Amino acid sequence: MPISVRLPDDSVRELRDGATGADLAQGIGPRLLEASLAIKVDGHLQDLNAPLPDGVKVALVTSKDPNSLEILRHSTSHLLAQAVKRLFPEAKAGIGPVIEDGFYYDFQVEKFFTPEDLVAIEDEMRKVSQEAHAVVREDLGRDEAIARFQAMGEPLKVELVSDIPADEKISGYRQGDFYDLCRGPHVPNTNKLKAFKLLHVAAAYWRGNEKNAQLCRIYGTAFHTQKELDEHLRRLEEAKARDHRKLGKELGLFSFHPEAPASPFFHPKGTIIYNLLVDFMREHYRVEGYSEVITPQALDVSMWKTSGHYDKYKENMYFTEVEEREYALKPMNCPTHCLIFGAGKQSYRDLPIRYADFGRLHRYERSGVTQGLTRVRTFCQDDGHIFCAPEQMKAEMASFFTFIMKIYDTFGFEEVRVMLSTRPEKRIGSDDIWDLAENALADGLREAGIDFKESPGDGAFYGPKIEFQVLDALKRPWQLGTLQVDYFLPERFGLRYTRADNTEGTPVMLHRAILGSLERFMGILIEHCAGAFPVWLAPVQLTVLPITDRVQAYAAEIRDKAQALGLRAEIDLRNEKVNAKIRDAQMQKIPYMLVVGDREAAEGTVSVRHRQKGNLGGQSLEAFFTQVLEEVRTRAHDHL
RNA sequence: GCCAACUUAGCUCAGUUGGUAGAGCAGCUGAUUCGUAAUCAGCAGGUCGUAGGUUCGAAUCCUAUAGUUGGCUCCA
Repeated sequence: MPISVRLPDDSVRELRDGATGADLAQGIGPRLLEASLAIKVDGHLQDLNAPLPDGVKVALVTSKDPNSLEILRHSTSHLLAQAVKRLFPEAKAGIGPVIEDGFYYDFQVEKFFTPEDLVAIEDEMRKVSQEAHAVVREDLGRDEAIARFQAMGEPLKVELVSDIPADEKISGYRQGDFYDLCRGPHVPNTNKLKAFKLLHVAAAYWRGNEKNAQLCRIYGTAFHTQKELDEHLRRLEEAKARDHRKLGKELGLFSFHPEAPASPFFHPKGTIIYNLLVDFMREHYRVEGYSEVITPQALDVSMWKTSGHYDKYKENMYFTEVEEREYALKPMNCPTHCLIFGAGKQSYRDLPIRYADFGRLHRYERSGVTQGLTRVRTFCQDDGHIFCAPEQMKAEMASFFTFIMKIYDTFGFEEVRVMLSTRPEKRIGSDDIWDLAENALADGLREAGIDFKESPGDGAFYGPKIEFQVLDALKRPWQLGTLQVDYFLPERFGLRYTRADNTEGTPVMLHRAILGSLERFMGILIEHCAGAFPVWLAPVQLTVLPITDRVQAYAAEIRDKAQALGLRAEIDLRNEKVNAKIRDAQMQKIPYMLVVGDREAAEGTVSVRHRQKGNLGGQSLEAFFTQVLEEVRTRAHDHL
């Protein structure tokens, strides 16, 4: 009995019974067969060599299909495992999934792989690829699979298979001397795998559990063509060049010292940016109806017991003792804001009350988790807490959404992803209140027409949270802002307000931040703009470059005028050629360089050079200043 | 916290099997006065992360410790 399948163009093809995707591709043309990696059957990916059922819709998957890269990478991870088993037969294979931008494979080994091992493994992978092994699916019963992996000396695989219900079929793949547990699908032959690279080794806990043994993980990536691979490696280099730790040092923004691990020291230039960010937020707070407050750094532990931090957050806090009283440095501002709210009698007429706080926070982070400015032990949030009546919550959420988007837009973060993180295991309060809080956030998002994904179990101990992620110039996601609903803290601190009918109510507390932490935000911003800050944030906005000593006085006059206008201006009086001065200014990413020589001095003009646009030619001082001041006023950002 | 790697001049990095440190840039001094990404010359600069140990002798080998990096686990 022949079978028939329907192609994407709705044409129908007759095939012999038992025909595979490969047969189909061959029938259409040998070039298509060559280009095909898998096949979609009624929308589901399948191996090219699997028999096709009758009457299905099929689509051959070539490198043009977005799913094909995943298949390619998955197959490459098997190729990696095969090569490792050849060179290191004693290595026990763990798992080898596809991840964003590549894949990894975990191995249990006596001695961790070295970079030299990686080179050898990669060479072996190339060999296996050239040997052109067919990749063949071999399904087994569960017990059969356990027996096989036991015989192969793969205890980790045995463990994985043992967790699968006894009656389930186990799918696996064979390529030459290598067999692996896998759902598939895979490319039909190892010779399809040509453009790959192993990137680095790292440790990873078996099954992601800290209590388990650590395996040696090899990270790699693969692409359809060498050209795409090279392009990807180039992007990695580009990301490295933008690393905020590197740029922070080169641009003189901040430094780190062993005296205070994971705690940034902001130098004058970094402090300028830091303060400008705070000013920027303050300016919006005035419009949005926030009142700034200042609260203490060290507070009695009794307060942290009331707030629940002592129970649920203790391992992240710093403690100190004075006069036999125990204090903790604040890891968050919220309890202090509750104390301020509770200090007076509040009426419904006063609500919502919005407190903003740029207080310094300290959180003890385990030594291995800190990273540059993005994960530090002391930082400052653009923190705010809104106390409102339950019926005001929706409106507060809606106006916060507009607020946050406006801020992100200023920095050129055009794409924003939103996550809803729900109740974690470690939490305070009853489940019905959590239901209430989670629903409030989800409804708020839906009403605002904001798409979001759920992230179960990732909420704060006192409430669920909405997290706002932005994509930077290299399309990397970063978490910045947050909005959290909290019914518990107001309750625990006994906060009340008087309603219009003279009864008492408990306010709802919204925790919110937009930049997240100033430290992390600065780190992300540095990487986003590659250190070339928008003019309003640039620590030095312009530098005057006199060509000869004869025009030093004129150059100084320009610098003084710029400073009088409130611009951050410098002058380069070094005995250097103008080329050298330009080079240094470029490396410092100073937005504007004003080259002045005898000609400019005579005409009373400046020759303007922009760090990205290059030489803009002569301009009158007035025209130049007007334009730069406008750029600063509007907080313009470069479209990169 | 765990695993691995790294730590040499202000910065970026050399330093071969252990034989008492080297370059470029930056800095200082001098010469040069120059039109859009590095002018030339000279000088100065380091108890090789820290503390122990092995050795006739340690930047190099061993141990401990601190910090950083890549991951894991956690997280703004």
